[in-house]
Amino acid sequence: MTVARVRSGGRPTLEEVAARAGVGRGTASRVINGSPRVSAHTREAVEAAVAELGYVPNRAARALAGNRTDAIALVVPESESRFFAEPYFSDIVRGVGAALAETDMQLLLTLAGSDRERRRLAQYLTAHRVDGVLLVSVHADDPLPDLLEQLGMPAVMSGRRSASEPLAAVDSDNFEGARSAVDHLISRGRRSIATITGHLDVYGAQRRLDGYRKAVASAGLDPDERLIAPADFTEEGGARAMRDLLARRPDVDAVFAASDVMAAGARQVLREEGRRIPDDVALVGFDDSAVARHMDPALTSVRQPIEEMGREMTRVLLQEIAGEDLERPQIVLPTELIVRDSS
Amino acid sequence: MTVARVRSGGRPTLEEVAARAGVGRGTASRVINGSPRVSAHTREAVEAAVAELGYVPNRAARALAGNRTDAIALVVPESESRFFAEPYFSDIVRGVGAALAETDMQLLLTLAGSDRERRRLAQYLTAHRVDGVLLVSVHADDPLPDLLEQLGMPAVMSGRRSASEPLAAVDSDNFEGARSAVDHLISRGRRSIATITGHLDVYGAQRRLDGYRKAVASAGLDPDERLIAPADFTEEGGARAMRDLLARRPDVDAVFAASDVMAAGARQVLREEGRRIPDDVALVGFDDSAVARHMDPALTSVRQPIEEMGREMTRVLLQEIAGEDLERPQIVLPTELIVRDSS
DNA sequence: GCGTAGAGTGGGAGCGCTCCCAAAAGGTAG
DNA sequence: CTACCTTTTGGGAGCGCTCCCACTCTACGC
Repeated sequence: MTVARVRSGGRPTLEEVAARAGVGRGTASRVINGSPRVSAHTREAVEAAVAELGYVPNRAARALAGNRTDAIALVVPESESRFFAEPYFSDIVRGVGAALAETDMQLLLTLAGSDRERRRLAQYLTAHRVDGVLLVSVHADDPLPDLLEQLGMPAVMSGRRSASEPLAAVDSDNFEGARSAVDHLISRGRRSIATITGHLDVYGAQRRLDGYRKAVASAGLDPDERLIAPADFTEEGGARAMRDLLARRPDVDAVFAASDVMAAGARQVLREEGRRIPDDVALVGFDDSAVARHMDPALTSVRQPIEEMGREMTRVLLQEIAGEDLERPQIVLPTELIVRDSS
Repeated sequence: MTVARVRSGGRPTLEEVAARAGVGRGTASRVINGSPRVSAHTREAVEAAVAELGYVPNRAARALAGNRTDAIALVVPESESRFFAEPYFSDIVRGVGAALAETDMQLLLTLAGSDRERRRLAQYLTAHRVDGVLLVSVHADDPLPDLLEQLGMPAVMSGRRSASEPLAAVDSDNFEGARSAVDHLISRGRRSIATITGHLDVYGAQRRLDGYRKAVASAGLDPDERLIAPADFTEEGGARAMRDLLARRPDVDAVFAASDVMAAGARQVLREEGRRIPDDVALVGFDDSAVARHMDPALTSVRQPIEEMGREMTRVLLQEIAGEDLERPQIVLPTELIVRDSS
């Protein structure tokens, strides 16, 4: 892997490569950057010199001269523990990494939780330290998307804040995911199907509720509002919601929770109340996280294609950076229902 | 053409800041970089100009001129799913981010799983694209640590490969963690305590086994080798090991698994065999992951201070970059036993 | 009063690249 | 063979910063 090279001074420069190939600096640069305006003969000579010297372009010099950085930032709201929970973060990163592997773009990780960090972030972007931005888990009142739009900075977000975004967005199909989960419960013969929702100012949570409603309506079931319990994506919230549901509608025979963690909370309450899962009450979650796989009984859950979302976001961002203007694509990726013992 | 540039758009430069403050470029630079050789009066003038113009230094120019990048790389072996599993990855990142928040260092995320990527990585490092490297989850036969040592690149690893490393390393106290877990089982009156180990060519796994042995010996218990079942950190491996244990020593009344995931596999088998947890067999895991919290019964587990490890690694790396030579500190952070229902 | 040591300051000389213009080389038609 | 295009090529001019040398200006000693 490492060629022992006796060089007088540090890393070779473009100038040295050019000299070795017997061409000018400009020509060498053209070859390195794949310009077509170079004769085949010259190209070969330069490529040989590059190989012999083990030349690697200096990023800083390139960035300074070319006014670009060959780097994108992944902005992570560290305050939001939900995002950091398995499997979201690692899967997104994996997808982004996969999409970036083909290019020589660098991935900058930016934790922007506190105000202080958001201020720093704004500076980063303004100072053009990156060519593009990947925004994940954006809050409804997050100013960042608009700021980026204003600055004309290429950016893609995952998880929309509303139906119409100023930025390109990649999301999973929350509506269909929820609907498929409830359809599944219906096909199992359940009739009194409740749902535990997430914060409804999160667009995805709203869409999951919409999907639930749609499935219930399509099946001609009773659309009782008492079967809808709002919660906040936490385990405690899920437990509380489950208690409310049991109090209001003791005949409930199935629950669709908008996250696995809330389902875990619900399961706890159901068990305390002596309801068997799935015999008395069937339970379905959302996310297909480790929690679902290791719950007892194993939890049926809606899987989101997180890694693919990361890949897709990156793909769109790279296109935007390349200047292929695709006026804010809003991409929606399909979910998959993973059926386990709880339903 | 020597006409002073009148820049209407774009970011302000140092030159412009200097002009505005009525000083030379060199002096302005000194203020920006906190040099003490500037009079208070001048400093104030420059700082005012910086504030008025909203000046942010250009990283590329700084890197090019100063021969440093103000960036460190976090090298992640993406192939190893164990690392990507919760909570390791996100917690490390959180810790690193926290330590970096004080500085204006950037964090570069590098997925180096495949050979192709490792080659690229070597180039990155050789081309001095970063000032330092954070290495996590290093394999026993990983060449990277030695390569970095050779190149004289500041680097810190988490999780050692052996007792003596060429690089600074930060690790959790696997030995004491394991010992405390087994001590706990002993204090609960267990006498036939088995262990399910991870791959023993992983240093941490070996240390956990050592801790187990030490605790067993200290308590004067029977050090039966049949109570030691080697596995591989996977759920299936844990299940297989548990089956072996039950076959060899049906009287086993406690199991210390070297990871929560393996404990989950063991739990499955115990349940199948009709052994109650913790009544018949007490179970303890390692990692304190989501799996542990959501297992039924909730799993007693050894918590590693992952986030703190990330913070500590970064702290050490920054010192190394700053040139404070602390000859390869080997830092070991304490673990904590989280007692739950399974023991 | 003259010298001398700092402290404080200005700006030239790059860092290694891309951009772009002008010159050289090669082709073609008349 | 000449005029005129069309590639192909070389290299100057920066990009915005840090480093460092030389210079100015003070304060102090004798």
